[in-house]
Amino acid sequence: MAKSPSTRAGAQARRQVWDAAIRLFAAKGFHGVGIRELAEGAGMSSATLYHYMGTKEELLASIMRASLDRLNDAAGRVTADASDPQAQIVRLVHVHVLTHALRPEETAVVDNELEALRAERRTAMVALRDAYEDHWRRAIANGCASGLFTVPDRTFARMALLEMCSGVAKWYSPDGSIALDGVATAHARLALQLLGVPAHTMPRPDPAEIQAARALVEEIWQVSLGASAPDPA
Amino acid sequence: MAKSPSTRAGAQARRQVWDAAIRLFAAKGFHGVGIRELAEGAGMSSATLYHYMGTKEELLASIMRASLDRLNDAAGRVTADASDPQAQIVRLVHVHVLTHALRPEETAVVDNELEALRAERRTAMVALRDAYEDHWRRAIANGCASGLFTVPDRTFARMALLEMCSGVAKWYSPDGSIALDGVATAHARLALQLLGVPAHTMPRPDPAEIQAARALVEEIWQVSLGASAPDPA
DNA sequence: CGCGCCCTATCGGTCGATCGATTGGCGAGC
DNA sequence: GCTCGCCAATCGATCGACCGATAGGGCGCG
Repeated sequence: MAKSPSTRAGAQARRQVWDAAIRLFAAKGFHGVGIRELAEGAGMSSATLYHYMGTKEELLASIMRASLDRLNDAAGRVTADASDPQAQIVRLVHVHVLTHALRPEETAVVDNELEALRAERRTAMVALRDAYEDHWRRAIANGCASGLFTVPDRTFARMALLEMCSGVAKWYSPDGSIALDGVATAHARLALQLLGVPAHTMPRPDPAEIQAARALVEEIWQVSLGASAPDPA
Repeated sequence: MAKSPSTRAGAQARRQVWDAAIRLFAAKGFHGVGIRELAEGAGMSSATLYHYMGTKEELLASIMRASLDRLNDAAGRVTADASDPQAQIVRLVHVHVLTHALRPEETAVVDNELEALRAERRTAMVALRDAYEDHWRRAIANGCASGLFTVPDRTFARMALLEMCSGVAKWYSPDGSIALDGVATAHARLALQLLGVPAHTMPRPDPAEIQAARALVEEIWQVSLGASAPDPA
C-alpha cells in the first residue's frame, strides 16, 4: 500500500513513479507495461519501486481514484452555483474538456483501463464514474423539464456529450497551436446544439463562465492554464 | 500467417479462434489475454491455435483489418448515392451506430487496441481509420459549404460525431430491451442537431434511409437485424 | 499411405513480487 | 561535539508462475 510521504525526497520519488505510470499506462496499456519498464521510467530499480507503491494494480487504482475524485469535486462545485441548466452544461463541458486536454494521459488511463482492475476495485471506480455522470444527468433533466433542451433520449444525449468531450484527450496535443479556451468554447457550443438549443437562443461565449471554469480547474488540478484567450476589449 | 480454409472443420475452428479472440481482447485487452486462455476460449490446446493463426499480434491485426475494411466499404457505398450532405450524415450515423451496437466487442477491439500493434502494422491501421474518417470529413464539408450545417470547427465536429457514435459500443447490450433502430435514429437526430441543423429544417426519420442502412449492414456483415421497428401504417 | 488435425511436452524469456544486504543522513544521549 | 543506533531508501539476485511460440508424434479419414 502507499506509504505516507515522510520526507521531501520520498515525495519526489513517489511523484516520479506516479508520472511514469500515467505516461506508460496511457501509451501501452496497463498489461502492456512491465514492472521493470515502469521502474526504468521512474528512474529506479524494480525493487525500489515497491517502497513507493503497493502492487501494480493498487497503483493503477490510486491514479484512477485521485483523478475521479478531482473530477467529481469540480463537477459538484461548478453546478452548485448555477441554477440555469444551460450554464450548468456549459461549465461542465468546459471543465471536462479543459481537464481532458490538460491531462490527456491521465484521463486516457481512467477511461480505458477500468477492465484491468479486479472486480471489487472496478466496482468502486464505476461508482465514482456514475456519480460524476449524475451531474450531467441532472443538468440535462433540468434543461429538458424547462423546455430549453430537445433531445430524442436523455440517456443517449448524456452518453453522446460525455463521449464527445472525452474524445478530446485522444487527439489534443498540448504543444500544438490550438488554444485550450478555443477547444472548450467550441465544444460548449457543439454540446448546446446537440441538446437542441435553437440558434437564436444560443448565448455568445460568456467570459465569466469561461473564467469560472478555468479558475476551478487551476485550483483543483494545481496548475496554471496560462494566459486567457485574447480579450477583444 | 492465416492459412487458407481448406476444410469445413478447419473453417469452423478458425471461426472459433476468431470469436474467442474478439470476445477476450474486448474484455481484458490484448496484453491481458494469454495464449493458453485464448486456446481455452476457442476450445483447443495452445499449440493447436497456431494451426489457425500466425502470431497473436497477426491475429489482432487481421481482426482489425477485416473490421475496418467492412466499415470503409459500407461508408463508401452509403455516401456514393446520396448527394445531399444531410442524408449522407444520417446514413453514416446509421451504419456506424448499427455496427457498433451489433458488434460492440469487435469495434471495441478496433477502437482501443491500436496501441498493441507494432509501429508498421499500426500505421497501416491508422491509414484505414483515416480513410473512414474522410467520408465524414467530406460530408461535413459539403454541408457547411451549402450552409446547411453550422459548427464552430469542422474538425471538432467530426471528432465529436465519431466519438459519440462509437460510444454506443460501450453501453449497448444486444439482449437489452432497447431497439436497434431506435438507437440509430436517435443518434442521427443528435448528430444533425450537433451540426446546427435548425429544428424546422430537421427531417422526420425517413424509413427509406433507415432501410437503406439496414440492408447495407445486413449484406456486408452477413447478419439479420430482425424485424424493423413497428411501422405506424 | 498421406495429409490435415490436434495433442503433450517443452523451449527460452519475462512476468509481478520479495528477499536480504547495504547505504547514508539525522536525531538522541552523554 | 562526538558517537551510536535507527530507519527510510536503494540495490542485485532470485522466486514461482506464466508468457508466446515450437517440436514432434499420434490419430483418423480419404
